[in-house]
Amino acid sequence: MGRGKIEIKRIDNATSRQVTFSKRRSGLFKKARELAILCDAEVGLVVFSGTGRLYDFASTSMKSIIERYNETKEDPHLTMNASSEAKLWQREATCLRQQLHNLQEYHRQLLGQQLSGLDVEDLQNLESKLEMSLRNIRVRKDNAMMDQIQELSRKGSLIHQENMELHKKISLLHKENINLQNKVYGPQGNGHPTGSTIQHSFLTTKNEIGANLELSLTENVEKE
Amino acid sequence: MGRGKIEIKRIDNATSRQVTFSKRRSGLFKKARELAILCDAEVGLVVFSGTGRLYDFASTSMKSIIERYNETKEDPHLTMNASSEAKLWQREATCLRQQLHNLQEYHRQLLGQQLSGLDVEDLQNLESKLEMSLRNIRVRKDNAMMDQIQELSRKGSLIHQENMELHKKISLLHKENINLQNKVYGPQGNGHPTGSTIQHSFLTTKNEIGANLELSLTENVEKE
DNA sequence: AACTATTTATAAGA
DNA sequence: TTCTTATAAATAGTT
Repeated sequence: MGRGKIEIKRIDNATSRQVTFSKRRSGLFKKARELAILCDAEVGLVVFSGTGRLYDFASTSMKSIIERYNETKEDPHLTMNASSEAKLWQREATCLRQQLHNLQEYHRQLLGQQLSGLDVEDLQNLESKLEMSLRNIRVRKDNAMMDQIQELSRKGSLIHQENMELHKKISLLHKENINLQNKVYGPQGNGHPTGSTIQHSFLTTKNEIGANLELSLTENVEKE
Repeated sequence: MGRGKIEIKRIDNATSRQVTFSKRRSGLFKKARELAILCDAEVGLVVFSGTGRLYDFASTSMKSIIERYNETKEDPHLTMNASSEAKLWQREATCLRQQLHNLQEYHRQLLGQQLSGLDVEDLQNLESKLEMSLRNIRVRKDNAMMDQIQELSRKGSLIHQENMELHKKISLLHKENINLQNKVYGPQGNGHPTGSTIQHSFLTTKNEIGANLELSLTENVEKE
């Protein structure tokens, strides 16, 4: 089929290989097309050149040929590598979407919206469910609040105690200060007691806040 | 390329078509193989005969050729022919499953179950939502019951009225009957009034039931 | 890309 | 189907 016979093995010369590729490729595609037309066959042909370029022919569409190939080749249960798997997940998604939709509808009913279509019995059921739920939630909420109150009360009490002790220390320091002043300036000596007095006043105020906090919390507990 | 030149169009004769298919198919596959070897190309060829039989050739592996084809052909977002499509649906399913899970959790919270992990504010929100919902549901239920009550009341009233009229007719017939008996048997005549009396008694009873029904329903309305 | 000597493919017939 | 063979088609090497 040419000036000389050639051995079927890779052509070493790159240029020659490229030329032969071009010629034989067009011949191959022509024959593929002729086979499809003459014999009413479905033909798909894919060729990648050595340089990675793609050439393809499909008598119908490559997508359908590949699908048919996958369906025909191998046992059907292994063929689900592609479209079947997709369909499986699609079914799963549809099912989940339906579930979600149903739950959303019931959800809206629980929230007292979209109640049309329910009869008295349905509404009664809904009502009693919500009442039970409300009881649970209120118990839980009350417990949570009680816990919070006790915790705050405990902290307030601690702070109060701390302040009391600070208060005592201040008194002691204050007395010590006066004694020292007497020793330095004599029994009638007058130094600079201003700073000390201010500090004392500040702590007394803080102490009162602590006491108030505790009182307020205790009242709350009794209310509940 | 044979004893005579042929036109490239579908061969009508089935036998001839089959023979040609067989010959040209082997030629095509031979040339595909030669191209792959000579020119260092990746070649994939798929042929379905008119009878649905599959013939294929792949210089490497059909799987890798199809994958390379999908990657090369068209933009990547259209390449989701097979596994990509499956992955897309899988992602969709995962997302839906997550949504469903979230909704179920919230749902359980609305039903007053699984309340752990909620703080006082969450519980307060839940409580007020349920209260609002309960109000809606009760309004809806009360309306539905009112409608039912009115409908029953109306029907009861109609039956009552019907019975009254039947009662009147019975009285008339009864009187007529007595008159006729008098005419037949004379002013002191005594016939067989038993049947008539029984019928009258029966209808009176039915009438009383109707009146009771209406009374009962009216009481219900006033209770609501 | 065009040419052409040869090889190869294959249509028709057996 | 398969073989044969005349002839069309493809193409290797050349220009």
